[in-house]
Amino acid sequence: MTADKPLRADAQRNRDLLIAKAREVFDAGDFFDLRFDDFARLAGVGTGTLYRHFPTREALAEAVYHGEVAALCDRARLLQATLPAAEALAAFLRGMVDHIDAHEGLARTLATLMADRAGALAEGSRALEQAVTDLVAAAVRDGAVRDDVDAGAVMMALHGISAAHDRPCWRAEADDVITLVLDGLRRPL
Amino acid sequence: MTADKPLRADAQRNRDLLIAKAREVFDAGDFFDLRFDDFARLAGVGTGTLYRHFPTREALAEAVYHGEVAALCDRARLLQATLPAAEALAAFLRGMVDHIDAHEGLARTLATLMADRAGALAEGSRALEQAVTDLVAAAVRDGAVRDDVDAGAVMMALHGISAAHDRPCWRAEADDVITLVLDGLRRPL
DNA sequence: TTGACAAGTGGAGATGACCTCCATATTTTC
DNA sequence: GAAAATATGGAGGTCATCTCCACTTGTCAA
Repeated sequence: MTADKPLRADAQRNRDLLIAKAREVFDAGDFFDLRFDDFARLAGVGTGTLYRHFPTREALAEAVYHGEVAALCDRARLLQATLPAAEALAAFLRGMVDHIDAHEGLARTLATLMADRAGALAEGSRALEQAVTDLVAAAVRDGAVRDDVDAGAVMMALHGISAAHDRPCWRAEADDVITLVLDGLRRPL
Repeated sequence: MTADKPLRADAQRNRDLLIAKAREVFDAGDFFDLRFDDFARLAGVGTGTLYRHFPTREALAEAVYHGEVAALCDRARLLQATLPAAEALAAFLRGMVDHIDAHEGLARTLATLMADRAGALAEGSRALEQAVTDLVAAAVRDGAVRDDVDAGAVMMALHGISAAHDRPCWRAEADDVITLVLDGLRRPL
């Protein structure tokens, strides 16, 4: 699956360039105002090149998403290594909200693009899911968190938070969801 | 906003017909394999008629969603009238999961179609939000639920549940989310 | 270096979905 | 029952998407 044949130097350069430009345009929230062909021109490549690297808008989104996930996973590992399990989990979830808040356009664009191909999202976020699962499992081992609730439920809640980015009081409600989840996790059976 | 001028009899009939057919196709999950023009033919009307009633796929989704919301709100009122507040809230949320589970294709299609125009979703689900807010408020009055968490957070969690309908263990995780929310809502000591 | 082959590029143009438009048909009104 | 108002349907224009291939660029062995 990750058996990517080594790309030729210029191809790799173009690919990176496209992803970088995509992240930029996503974050600005301008992606849907743009013809896909025009995005190619904006990135300085021909349409053929764009389509060879990313056959669809969704494929491009997936690549960007991959980068996001990798960064978040690094953060999860760092927290897990430096804090008690329960605090690490809480810090991670709170930080996730901060992150989404700071990149509203990106979050919104990714959510929109992956809405129909949610399978792709699940695919891309497998690593993130693993990170969350690890954080929860560690907290369970510490006895800080109940063991009868699947970590997948936390993923779902996060999903809801990032998918609902247009609600008027998004930030406050997102924080409340995290509060509910954390308090709900703490409560013994 | 709801100041709809009375539609001519045949127009009303066609409109209802389109919504009914849409619900059917949504639920079967076949909507995205269909050209919008072909959907018109499938429903037995011309493309012009389809476009006059519903200028976009999203507009059609919104109409279907409206019906769903109305049914759910009725259920909320019924529960609220017949059960203690906390139980009504729990029953409503659990029932919501049942409902989504029973209409997977519909939920998925609606979620996809409204992903970009989430504003429209918020618009259409105002009534649903009000119902949830009422249920929560009643439970707060009973002292069964904390008062420092906004009902919007519950909406967000529900949003996550319906948006994540492709997860392998969806049903179990959805139930867990509800558990977390309900337990989280009970006053922390 | 150089030649030769592999790999990648870009953009013109085919394709096909979306939506508009209006001559015709149906309801409603008086 | 005739005129006015309202709604219909589908032919065809428009425009974003994606394919295709003649050409350029990179790689590698000698």
